[in-house]
Amino acid sequence: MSGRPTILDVAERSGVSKSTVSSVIRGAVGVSPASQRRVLAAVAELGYRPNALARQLVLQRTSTIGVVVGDLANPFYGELVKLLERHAHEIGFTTAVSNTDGHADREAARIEALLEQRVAGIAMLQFSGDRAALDGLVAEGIPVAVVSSTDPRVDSVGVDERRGVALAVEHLLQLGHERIAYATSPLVDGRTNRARYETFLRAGATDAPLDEATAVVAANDIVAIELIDSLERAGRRVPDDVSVVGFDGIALGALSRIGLTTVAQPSEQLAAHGIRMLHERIEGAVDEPPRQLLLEPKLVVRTTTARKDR
Amino acid sequence: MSGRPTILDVAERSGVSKSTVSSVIRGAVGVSPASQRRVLAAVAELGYRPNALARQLVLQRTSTIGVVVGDLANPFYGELVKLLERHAHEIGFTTAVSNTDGHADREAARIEALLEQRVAGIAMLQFSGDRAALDGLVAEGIPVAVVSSTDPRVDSVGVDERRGVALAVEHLLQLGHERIAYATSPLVDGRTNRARYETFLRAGATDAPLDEATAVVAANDIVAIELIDSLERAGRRVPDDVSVVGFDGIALGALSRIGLTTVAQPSEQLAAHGIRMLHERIEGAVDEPPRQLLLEPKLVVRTTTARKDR
DNA sequence: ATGAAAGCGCTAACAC
DNA sequence: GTGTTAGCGCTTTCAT
Repeated sequence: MSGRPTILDVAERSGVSKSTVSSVIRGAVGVSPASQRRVLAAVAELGYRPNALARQLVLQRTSTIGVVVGDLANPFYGELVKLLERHAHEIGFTTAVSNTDGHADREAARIEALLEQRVAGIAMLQFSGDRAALDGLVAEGIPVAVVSSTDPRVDSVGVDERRGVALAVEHLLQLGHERIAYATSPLVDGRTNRARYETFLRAGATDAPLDEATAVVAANDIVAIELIDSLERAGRRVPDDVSVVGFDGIALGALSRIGLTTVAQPSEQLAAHGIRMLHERIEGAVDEPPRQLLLEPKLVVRTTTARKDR
Repeated sequence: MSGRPTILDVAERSGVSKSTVSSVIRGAVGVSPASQRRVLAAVAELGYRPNALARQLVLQRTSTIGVVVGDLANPFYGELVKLLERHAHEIGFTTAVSNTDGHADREAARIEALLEQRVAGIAMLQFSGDRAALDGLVAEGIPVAVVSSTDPRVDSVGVDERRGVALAVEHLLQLGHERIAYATSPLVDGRTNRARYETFLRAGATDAPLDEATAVVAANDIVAIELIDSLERAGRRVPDDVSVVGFDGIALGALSRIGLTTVAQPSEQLAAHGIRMLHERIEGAVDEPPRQLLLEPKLVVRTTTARKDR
């Protein structure tokens, strides 16, 4: 026995066959207490650790979930991934994380790698510009769950975008703002962006160029915070000269120095439902068409928004 | 052929043996252009995708790197993990991320799971209180690299803690501060914390209780930012009444509203060296005792520190 | 209750 | 240059 001990080493050591060892390790029934004891002893003595690779190869299914995220450095996604990992671990799954930086080619490469690893399913948090990648996954029947965004082709759990943007616009309208701008960045998921922008227009906002606006709705908190920074560096005060509302609800936004008014997403629930849905698909427990879960966003009013010309 | 096509299906389809197929897929030399062409055609037609599980089982080594992090929601680590994933992907490795929230039991459970998956190596970014886990890994000969911290038992790349803290304390001393406090949180790696605190004392700081201090050195930027927040909510102004310096250099600290004076770590280099060292161990390219790489931290002076009693 | 044997998809000698 | 074969470590019938 060179290298790590295998199930065969345990079998020899305990004087039973490897199938018996396999049974006790898997906790199968129908093993005499005597062999059970001896096997367990041998496992401990040898420091045996089951080889998940071999197990998954014969079982034809792995216990790893792929997580595809656009920008892990954005604390909203950092936290979301952290929560996803926690929930995945709870049901016995390992998490393979891929960061795409919003590039379609990287996204494709990462997904291909995950597929070669035969991940049991994939949680997509942000997409690159084109969503072609999803078609491939759907065509191959890979369980996929979109988390914190939505897509009709697969299970998804997100916040009601329209409701969220409407909340932001209404808030601004009530404060007397008329010229409102929409600010985004390349790192924001394409579809999410489009949905938010459309609703932005429908909600009654009169789309204004950034330099003429008295208020702006940002695609996410990071964009909002950076916008405030550049606005202020350019001499425009927030919220006195211009109001800003973000989207996501990152923890840092609550700092009194930032005081970001924002539309908050319930990350914990997003993660919990995302993993649950994915798990159900993986287990084949549900056979329905794609399920869309829309959670309620919440407007958190702080100090980056104020009445116009106060 | 039910389910995904295997190397055998490709072999049949192209009229060669599976070893030939294996050769062209691995890009081995000594395959006639003719078979090469036919195999490639079959691969495309069948939509064949190599099974990494099978490959890794026979090769006795995987191409996945485990990343153990304390708090992925902390943007410093979010970014670091993102960079590690990028570098790992560049050398053909997949990344399995585990978040421990600083709990020793979770850390142990995550590491155990990674080991069952037979990860090729592990990058540890933060430790729980006890560092017992590392001993196990070292004993088993698992390649490990500690990133953004240090540990004499394994390869590690971090910033010179003493130098960093000294930089912070000197800065404060020069500004006329005498009563300086050290602030930390449970999420900060134990050893890191200890090292920083010791140096803090040696650097000439007269350790003062938080409510008597005119300046404070925080264990990391998040602690610093939250501290500033609670200080200001309690009516103490920063930097007028109390100066604060952080550690890490997260992007958000540069916002003019925060303007955090901090000791910055070079994340990109940390990630690059971390993966490189780990890779070298995995490949068995280096057989030396643990290597300790100490990078230079950089004091970034912004607006949370000021002369005492100005 | 337990063991023997086949095989998951692949690589790597080793023959031809 | 190409095919045959023997495993990698495990699960799972199927006998006994």
